[in-house]
Amino acid sequence: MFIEIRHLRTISAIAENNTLQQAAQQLHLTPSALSHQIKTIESYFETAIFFRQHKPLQLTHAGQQLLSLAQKTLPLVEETECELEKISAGKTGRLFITIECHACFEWLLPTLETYRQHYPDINIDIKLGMSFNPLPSLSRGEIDLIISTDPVDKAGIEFLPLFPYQAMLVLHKQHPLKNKPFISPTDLADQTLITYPVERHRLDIFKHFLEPAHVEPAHIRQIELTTMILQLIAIDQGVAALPDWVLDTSNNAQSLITKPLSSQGMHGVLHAACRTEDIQTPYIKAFIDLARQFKNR
Amino acid sequence: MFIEIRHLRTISAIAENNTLQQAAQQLHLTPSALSHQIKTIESYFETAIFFRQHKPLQLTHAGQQLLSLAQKTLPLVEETECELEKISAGKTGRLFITIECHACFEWLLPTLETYRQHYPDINIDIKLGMSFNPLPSLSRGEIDLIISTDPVDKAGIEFLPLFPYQAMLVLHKQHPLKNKPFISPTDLADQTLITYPVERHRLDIFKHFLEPAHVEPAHIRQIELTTMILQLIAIDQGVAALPDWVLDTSNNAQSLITKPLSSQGMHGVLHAACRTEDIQTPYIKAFIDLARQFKNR
DNA sequence: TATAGAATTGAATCAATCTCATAATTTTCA
DNA sequence: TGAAAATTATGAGATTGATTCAATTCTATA
Repeated sequence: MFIEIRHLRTISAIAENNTLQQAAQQLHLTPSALSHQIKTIESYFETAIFFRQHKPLQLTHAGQQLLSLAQKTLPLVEETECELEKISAGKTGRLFITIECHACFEWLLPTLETYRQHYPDINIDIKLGMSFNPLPSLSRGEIDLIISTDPVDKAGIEFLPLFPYQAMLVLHKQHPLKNKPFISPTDLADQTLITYPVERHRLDIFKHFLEPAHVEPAHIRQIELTTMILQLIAIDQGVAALPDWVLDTSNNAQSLITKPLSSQGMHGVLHAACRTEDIQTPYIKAFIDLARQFKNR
Repeated sequence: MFIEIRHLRTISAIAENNTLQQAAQQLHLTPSALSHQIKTIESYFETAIFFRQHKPLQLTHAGQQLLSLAQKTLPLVEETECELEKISAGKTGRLFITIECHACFEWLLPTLETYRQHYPDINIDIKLGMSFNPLPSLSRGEIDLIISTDPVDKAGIEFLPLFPYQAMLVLHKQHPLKNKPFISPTDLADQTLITYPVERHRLDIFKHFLEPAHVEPAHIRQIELTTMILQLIAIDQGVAALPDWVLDTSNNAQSLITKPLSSQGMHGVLHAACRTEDIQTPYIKAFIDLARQFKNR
């Protein structure tokens, strides 16, 4: 490979302007520089690029090949450079988000809808991250953001708090437990518990509530969709532990009530994890800011 | 424009090899050189191209844009460079020929047929050059060869003799002039003369034969195609002055005879004109050599 | 945590590209 | 056709830019 973009620009400019002088002006170079450039290519390939002894500099067949290459290549290069500048300015980019809990869809989707209006050129994708450890993917650049409930200390990764939440037991408004001020583990021993279809140790209700008390619910139903879970509760087919934000966006709210889990309640803070270098990236920052506003809309 | 082909090669090599070391080896450079290159781009566009903190170097979104550009561009560049090398080696090229007389088709087409077998990658085109002066076009590089009967002295242009020819009057074998040893201008005063449809001063029969003697033929018919002219003569509808090679390739030869024009005959030498720098170009040379063999096949 | 492998950095070297001045063309106009 | 003007080519020097080397920092693996 000998030809460089620079050469193509030169050939293109000469072909456009017909004289070295004007071409040089366009490229902010001296005619001499262009002459040298052409000569370099010509002596490298041992073939003429221009017919010299004539006023309007004419391309030889070889020159036309180069011009044709320039015409195909230069626009692509220009396009890419524009794209890079956009990326650099934070106007465009990629936002691949991994969420670690199904319930996050409930606030994430409406948030992204707003986000898209402000950043239409960002390439957004959402992955569910239950079955793999998303942190290495984040470092490797395969994804750009993880929505997570437990911050981890890892070099190059930043966990930014989004908003606090409380895990609540959702039940039908006529449910026998309706008058309890809060739910104890034993209250669930004779209940049907509806959960997302993931491993137990990934569910806080088991890990931090039932298992410490050695309580097992009477039945477990696994349901993928949050709305479906709420529908089932609305017809009193079971109870479920869900973050409080889910109820904020639900249509079934009128037939449902929520109760804190334990006397103190199960509290947490939702975090977004991103690469340290991305904290300042405008479109990442903007997403995080928007997410933080979710609770106080 | 900042990006150069060199950069694209580097990015492409790194993406292929996953480590700077191997990429550097492939490019016959040191890892340091590549690192510097990447850094230069990154600081120019103020955006990262690779995620560093990880073993297999991963492209950022910006890096992927550049890789995509490389994948589109590099093959094109490579292709063009191959093409240039071919042009330089004389394996491929352009041979745009302008002929100044219709009759030249009769030897040119069979010659080109042979030529094409030896030089299949040469882009051949034939133009008729009656209506314009082809010499400036030759200098300008619009055409590459002129077939001409009268050499001109012009800087940068070379006239190479191909073969001698004689202009003959072609007539039906039972024609009243059949027994004359040669034709005089006055012999044509009561004849129908068939010519190509071009201006009189471009026809030797007028310029060098009839006009000096102030003779005008009884009728003139203008016919474009040589075979058509011969057909007409074969049914005794007129006579025509044609170069001797035409009869060599004609099917109507058995019913036609030819007579010299004037006692000495009208002799000429067919020439090929090309740019001085092209004389040594293999595929041009080869064409001229082949043309020279036409008469002694 | 130590170590090996890999990437980065800065300084020095080397190579290239450009500019300037001048020469050689070519074009234009008388 | 010849002379002046404009354009292009050339060569040397200067400048810029790219590469290497050596040292350092970093990452990954045992």
